[in-house]
Amino acid sequence: MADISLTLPDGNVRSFPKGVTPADVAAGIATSLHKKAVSAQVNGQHWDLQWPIEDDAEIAINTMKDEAPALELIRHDLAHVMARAVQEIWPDVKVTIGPVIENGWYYDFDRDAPFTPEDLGAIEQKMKEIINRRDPVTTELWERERAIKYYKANNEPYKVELVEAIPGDGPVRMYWHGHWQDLCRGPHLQHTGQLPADAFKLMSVAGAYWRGDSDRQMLQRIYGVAFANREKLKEYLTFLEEAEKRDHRKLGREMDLFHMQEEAPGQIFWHPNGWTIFTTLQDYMRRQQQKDGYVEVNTPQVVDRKLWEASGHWDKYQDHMFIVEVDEEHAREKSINALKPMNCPCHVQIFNQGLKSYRDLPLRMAEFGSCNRYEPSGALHGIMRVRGFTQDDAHIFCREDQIEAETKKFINFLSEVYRHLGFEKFAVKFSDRPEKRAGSDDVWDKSEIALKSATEAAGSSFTLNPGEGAFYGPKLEFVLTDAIGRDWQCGTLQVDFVLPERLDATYIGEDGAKHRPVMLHRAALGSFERFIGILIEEHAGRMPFWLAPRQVVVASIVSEADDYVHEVVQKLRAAGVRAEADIRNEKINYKVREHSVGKVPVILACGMREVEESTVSVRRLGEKRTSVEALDDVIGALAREATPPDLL
RNA sequence: GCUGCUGUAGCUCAGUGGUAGAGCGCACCCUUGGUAAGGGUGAGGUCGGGAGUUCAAUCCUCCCCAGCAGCACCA
Repeated sequence: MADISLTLPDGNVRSFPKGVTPADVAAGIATSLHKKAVSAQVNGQHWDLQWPIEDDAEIAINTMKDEAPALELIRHDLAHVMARAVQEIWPDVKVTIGPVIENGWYYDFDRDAPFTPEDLGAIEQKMKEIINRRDPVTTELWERERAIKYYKANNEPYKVELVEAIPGDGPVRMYWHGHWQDLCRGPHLQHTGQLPADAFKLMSVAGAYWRGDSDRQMLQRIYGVAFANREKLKEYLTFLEEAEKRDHRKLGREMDLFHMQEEAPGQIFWHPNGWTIFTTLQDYMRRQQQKDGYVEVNTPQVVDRKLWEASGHWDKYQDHMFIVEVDEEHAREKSINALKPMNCPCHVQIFNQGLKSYRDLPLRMAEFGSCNRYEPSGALHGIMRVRGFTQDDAHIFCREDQIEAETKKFINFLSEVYRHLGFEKFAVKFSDRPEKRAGSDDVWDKSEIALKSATEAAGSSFTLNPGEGAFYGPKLEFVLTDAIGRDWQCGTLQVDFVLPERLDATYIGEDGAKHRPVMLHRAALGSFERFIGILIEEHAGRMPFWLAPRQVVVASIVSEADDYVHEVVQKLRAAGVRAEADIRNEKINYKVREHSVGKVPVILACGMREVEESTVSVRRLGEKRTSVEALDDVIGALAREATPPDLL
């Protein structure tokens, strides 16, 4: 048999028989390495120690010290071990899939009775037992007919379906952890004893649809987290605890920003503090847009269904619209309207008034559009996903050859806004044509290429989000994460050749003929509600000074200082600082604590010393240190700090 | 919408088949205190809503509503 040459990480080239496994290679280097080995990189590909190597390659043996592959293996093997534990305890449970995810894994099971928290404890115990058995992991390639027959015999219908769904007709890979079998791409560890029995934890169980399809069987998904060692796991659990304190729903209550109640699910009662953030942010956005050449408009809340039918939204989204029926006595028929779920069709109506010239393009039409959508109950989440919200929406009507420049302009616009608000980094995703869509494939080709190349030209890197575009066009999504790492789409830019057609938008070109404009849908924040939720969690309630609802509390230490406190508050307000007096009959300790909990950035304390010297004692949120400074200096400094970043 | 869990005072939570309790907050009184909780007194709840079982339901059963986690959805 011919030999192959394997290049080791140190550059040495060694010759091995064709079909050698990394396990053999490791054993050839050192027994200790073989023992410690968990997997290999073969030409950069993550490779099971048991898989044969058929050609010349570069090879490196992974041990637990190689963090990325090690974590991948730990989590993946734990998924198998968990499924095995479940079937050892409840042999009737059917297994499905169990992939690795961020921080851990999940596995979906079909079982009639729900898993209880006690069950999770039992499963965890069983997993530890299995790990201690140090069962070998073995693998074989099987012809798919054999695999299907095997799974049918074992009454595992989901596995049968999975095998049948694997493209091609080549063999499928089978794995065994001891006697327990699973269909799996691999790679896996050498034996279960390589798993850290003290560095994983089963977190929760929840429903999940088989194959992600809401028309199919609901399975039970058990989530687990796992790390390289116990300390890392502990760190992660501590992080989760800390993140819980940053939850915008909790902080919204503690900072008295807003509340929600049963009578208006998915809608927000903004309190004075929260509304201050909202309007401050809105004022800021208005200035930014004005600077970037937008015009601002406002459009109706209740609009006849005819318009939504024309735009195509009625067809696709009527179940998610708030319907308003008006039954007038003298009307020939009942009029059916919908609360505006989005602004685009209304903006086209404004565009369509009068004749537009090519000289009017690009026309950037903005609206702080109040929208209502009847979102499914399970989708609601604090103020991040609501039924009543306000978009910082705009539609740019332009020619095809202006798409690139407008895309660049918007990406720059959004980047500056995000930077001002404390987000230096954000993820960009490119979503292309969905299965259900309007418009011909030609138009989609054109839109996708236009948006993609414009984004690349703007120097933005993005990840692909296949099939996730809007029904009328591809979209760019700007994604931020909340305290516990959940992703939220905030900004967006969408290219649309479809709506202008459906709603018959035209402009007169240089040639004197009518042309279709392209419509770019865009939002930087997305919705004020969601963005404020993200802002709260990002800053853990400690908003940038210019956005803080109560920027300064002036607190008296003794009541003889009350008049002075009022004077200081008045001067701060005159200088444009949001200040409040606290002259309650309470100790300064008490006041400091209360306003610290309320995340007020600056507390100015005044006793008789300050009154006599025209000073204030300045205390910053989170600092123990205080400093006594001249009142006029403090007012000047705070006034500067209160200035929004675009006005500095 | 689906699966599971939860719903008791403004908040955090205890509790019981015989019409409810704590701490914080709130009100009033005392206290004028120098940077994260001074003391006292008091008010405050149809135990998410409806129906059923029972002599009796906040507690058991069913339906509904809302919230939480995940899934699906997100124009």
